[in-house]
Amino acid sequence: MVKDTRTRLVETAADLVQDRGYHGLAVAELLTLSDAPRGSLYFHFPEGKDQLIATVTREGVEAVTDSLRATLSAEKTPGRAIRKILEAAASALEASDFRFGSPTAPLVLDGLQAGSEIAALTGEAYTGWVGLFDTALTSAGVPAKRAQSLALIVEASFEGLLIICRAHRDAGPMRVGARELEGIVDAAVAAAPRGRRKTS
Amino acid sequence: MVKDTRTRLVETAADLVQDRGYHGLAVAELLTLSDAPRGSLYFHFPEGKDQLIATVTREGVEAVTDSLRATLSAEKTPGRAIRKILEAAASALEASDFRFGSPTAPLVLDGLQAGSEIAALTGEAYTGWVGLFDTALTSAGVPAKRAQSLALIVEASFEGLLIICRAHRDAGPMRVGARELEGIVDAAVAAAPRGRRKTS
DNA sequence: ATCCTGCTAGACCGATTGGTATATTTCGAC
DNA sequence: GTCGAAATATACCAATCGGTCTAGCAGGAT
Repeated sequence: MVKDTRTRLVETAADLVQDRGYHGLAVAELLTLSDAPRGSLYFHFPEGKDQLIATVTREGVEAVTDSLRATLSAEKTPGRAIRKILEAAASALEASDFRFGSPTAPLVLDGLQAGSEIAALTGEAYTGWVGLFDTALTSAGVPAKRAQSLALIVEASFEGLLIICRAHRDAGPMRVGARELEGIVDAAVAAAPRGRRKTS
Repeated sequence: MVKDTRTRLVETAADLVQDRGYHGLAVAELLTLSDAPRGSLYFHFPEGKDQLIATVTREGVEAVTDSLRATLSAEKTPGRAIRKILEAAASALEASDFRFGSPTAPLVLDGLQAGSEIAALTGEAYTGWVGLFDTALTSAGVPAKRAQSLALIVEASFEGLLIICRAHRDAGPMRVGARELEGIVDAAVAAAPRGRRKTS
């Protein structure tokens, strides 16, 4: 059972973007890796590379969002959820020979035109992800202002740890960071005024 | 007074790498922006683009290291130093129209060959930077293990915040993160066993 | 003056870039 | 079976990629 051409294009493009970013994705190589003819790319994505990458980014961001949301609501405390999320990322890094990474970060660092669709998508992605952590922290009783800035640090650390682990080809830092963030978040929750915790 | 060609090449290349990474730096554009003839590039950097970028990265990493070290030793507490560092980055982001960034992160996310010189440089850079924060925290009395993981989170947050701010074209998150990290670090220092603080 | 060295200048190269054009195949509706 | 749309397959394109090559300039040493 072979997936259809469009799907193959999107999935290979997602891998390539994570690994190399916008400028590093060569259309010819994409076609080879996804075993798709040139004609099919421009049939499914008439506007070419940019449209393909925008689609890939949209889907990638959504997948991350779903995954974060699932783990945040499945775990008892935000600290534990965050640790689980980072530990899962550590495993994904190892399983992918350190090609796994954020769907957005490589694009942000590729100097795309500020107004472009892809650039807009990356901005929205971070707003959404920080928002998820924020909500989880607030629900656990952390005061609004602290929840906001702590959520930002969690997301930023996650993104930064992905880079550091890639640079070292070692998922160790991600696991260390997972524990540290869990501790920080647990402390913030513990310091929260009693009786303010909302049920999820 | 015009700087010499080699200097112009390195400085323009540094800007371009920060903004667009390895694949996004086009030699022809670099030559135009630095107003240098093609021959000069290959005279000063016989191995071409890779050698140029390796040089640029080495110098960029060193500059960051010096800057971090200076601020860490100039400020009274590590928390305050970290806040200052991030606030300076926030200003740099705004002053550069959000082209300012890490000299290494774009390269890590450009899928370079694992054994290449450039890849090695990025790994060493993170080891060095995390080490600086680690030393500062340890000197302030934070126990070794905690100092290590906290230093890692500080560096990762910094790198992540640079990305988030670029994505939003807004240095706000960097300033918010600066305050949050200061709080986290101050708390860790305050919790340190008394009498263990070393003088810098 | 001449020679050498450090550097500049730019023509030129094959390979690859993203994209277009058109012919052909596939496949469901009827 | 026949028709038409959906999709595939490739040949082709100008532009740009990073890199090579050689000719010449500038300026100090002798």
